Amino acid sequence: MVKRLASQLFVSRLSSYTTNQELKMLFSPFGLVTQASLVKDPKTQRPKGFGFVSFRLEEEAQKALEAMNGRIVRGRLIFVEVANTGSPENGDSSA
DNA sequence: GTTGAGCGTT
Repeated sequence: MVKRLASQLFVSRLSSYTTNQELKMLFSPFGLVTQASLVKDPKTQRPKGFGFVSFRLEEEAQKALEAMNGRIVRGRLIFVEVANTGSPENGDSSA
């Protein structure tokens, strides 16, 4: 098993006018963004204001995390965190 | 011009 940190980031408190492309544009200079997804309500189609950004390198993801966490995007403060889905944030080798 | 608090969808 390859020890893989969460290369996927959970971005919240985004402004409703921010798009997936916007996210990718914001996270691209911090690393190679392989995927950017904006989550919205499946019923009302209304933007939930949070999304996910996948990096190709976990170290880039963490760098972008601390770089963009608590940053101002489109005039609103956003939060960035490691995603909870799919990637086991298992950085623990046997100590 | 839609905020809050949150972990989606190919």
